[in-house]
Amino acid sequence: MDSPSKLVSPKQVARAIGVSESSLKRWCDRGLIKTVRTAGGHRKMLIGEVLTFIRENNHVIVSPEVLGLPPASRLADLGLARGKDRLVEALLEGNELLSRQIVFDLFLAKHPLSVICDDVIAAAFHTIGDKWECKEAEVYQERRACELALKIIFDLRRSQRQPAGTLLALGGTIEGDLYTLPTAMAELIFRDVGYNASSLGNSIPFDSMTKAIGETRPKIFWMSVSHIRDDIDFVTEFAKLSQACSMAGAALVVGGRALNRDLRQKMKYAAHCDTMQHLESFAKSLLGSVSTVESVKSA
Amino acid sequence: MDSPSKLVSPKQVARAIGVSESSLKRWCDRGLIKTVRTAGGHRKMLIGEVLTFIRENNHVIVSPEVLGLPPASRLADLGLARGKDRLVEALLEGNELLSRQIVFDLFLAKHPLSVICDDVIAAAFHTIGDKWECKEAEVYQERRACELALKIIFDLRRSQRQPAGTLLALGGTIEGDLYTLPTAMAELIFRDVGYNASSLGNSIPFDSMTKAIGETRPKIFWMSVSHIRDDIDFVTEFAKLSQACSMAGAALVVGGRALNRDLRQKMKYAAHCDTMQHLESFAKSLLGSVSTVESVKSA
DNA sequence: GTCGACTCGGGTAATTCGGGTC
DNA sequence: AATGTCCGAATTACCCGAGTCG
Repeated sequence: MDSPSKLVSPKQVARAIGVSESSLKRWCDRGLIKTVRTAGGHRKMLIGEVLTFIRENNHVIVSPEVLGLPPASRLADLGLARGKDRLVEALLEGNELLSRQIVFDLFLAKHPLSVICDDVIAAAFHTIGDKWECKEAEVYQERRACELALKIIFDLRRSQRQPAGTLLALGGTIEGDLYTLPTAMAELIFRDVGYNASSLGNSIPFDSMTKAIGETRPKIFWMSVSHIRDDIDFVTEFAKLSQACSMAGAALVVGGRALNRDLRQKMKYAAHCDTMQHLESFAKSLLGSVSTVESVKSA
Repeated sequence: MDSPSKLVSPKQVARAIGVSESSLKRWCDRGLIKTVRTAGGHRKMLIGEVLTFIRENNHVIVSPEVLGLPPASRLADLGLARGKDRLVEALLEGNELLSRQIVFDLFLAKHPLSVICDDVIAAAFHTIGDKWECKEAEVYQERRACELALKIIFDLRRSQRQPAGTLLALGGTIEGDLYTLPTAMAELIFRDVGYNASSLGNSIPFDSMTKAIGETRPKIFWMSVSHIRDDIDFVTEFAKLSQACSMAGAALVVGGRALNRDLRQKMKYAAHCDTMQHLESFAKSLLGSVSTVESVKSA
């Protein structure tokens, strides 16, 4: 019923953003929203395309439910800092609907995904972590918050346009590292930039990462490191992975709070990113250089 | 197996491109798709013709795998078994779109979610586990498959109606247990039955579970146990949790492959479920007894 | 021959088209 | 220039009894 690549009709979209049907049809005809036609000439739109349009044109979603989206609060953009505070509260009390609303409101207010990831979601979890240390939050609250955040990130992912490019990005966390959010966010960011990104998930042994790189030949391989079992093992294993990446022509990008300066000095990689905004910049820069190569090729 | 001269039915094609069956029949009758007729007058189309039509009309293939299915997936269990095999293949190669569509197709074919969870998703992971033991599958393939499955389960969850009831169900896995799928599926099943279920996620310490039960007062608490660090500790901690549940009036339901007979004899709980179908039955039975109470109240 | 699932054909209600006008 | 409203014609979705398929 609600399959991810669902097609929506002009009426649905018009109702969702509160404009007349004919305006929407005109926008379609002007190419502002990518549309497909049925054999009988009826317009159909992909949800991801519609959301991109809505965001780019500062529209407000009045009736999100017709698009299968969470109900928006329809309030003005509260700002990132305030959004983060409200998100902390919503996550701690396990309020899924509210959490999703907060994030989606910011998303529709044209804040870049990378900024939302850094300044809202990641920031919220820093605060939750602090509260946990001060015994103001329970473990189950933090874990439940992770579950909720993951669901929201996947929802954001759903509302992106389908990756058309053939540029593959792959990544995950090493064995023993169970932090799901960073790699889920990384996947989101890469997709936003235009990569066909797919996360391998958590706790991938180094040698299996190498196999993955050899078998899928990505342009980028990301690695989120929030926890390291043994520093020495890590460095030697990492060196092998780094080698494999350069052999396969994959750019290796690393991040995560476990990578301190000492450790980084012993590692060889294409980029180190502290935030999703860094990651986005890096991904874009690489995209630029590749696409120029491509255009030269096709010329 | 996927020869271009294979014949498909109107229903299959309609589903594949996401339009109604009658629209498709009209297009056939207008000559937009070349069709042949059986002796009894039933329309049949060549896959090649269908693909040409789709391309010429800029249609989006919503469910491509339908065109790869045998013309007759008549028997329900045959469909499920075949679905599982196809899902294994799709998951192993990391094909997200195809995996999702296989599951959604079964869902749209009105198979109960519990059956899809047991006989398709869980079964697929058993097969993948076997392949991994035989060195036919890599670790990263298994991990990536988990990521994909989780996304699909969340997608199914999205297409459920919002839980209206106030009946709370809560659950998760114990510390050290990192299997995300069982608890995600449990949440899905409880929601399907009508509970307001929310998963706490993985690796929740026993005492935090107890806190969660005390603070949220669920009617049901589920616990998926796929991995146990220490049997003795587990039994003693579990006893405390069980006590807390009965104090709070929560039904404790357990499951997971780590719970062997010996262990279960030392545990006290409301129900032990091997499958999601068991879980569903249990949830329904409890719902029945509760709802009669509710209806008496409201009367 | 039975049986369940599927399909046919036709009818109806709802939606969408394109265009014209405000 | 852009939007909202109205219109007849065309298209689509949903429904159902009878017939077909395997």
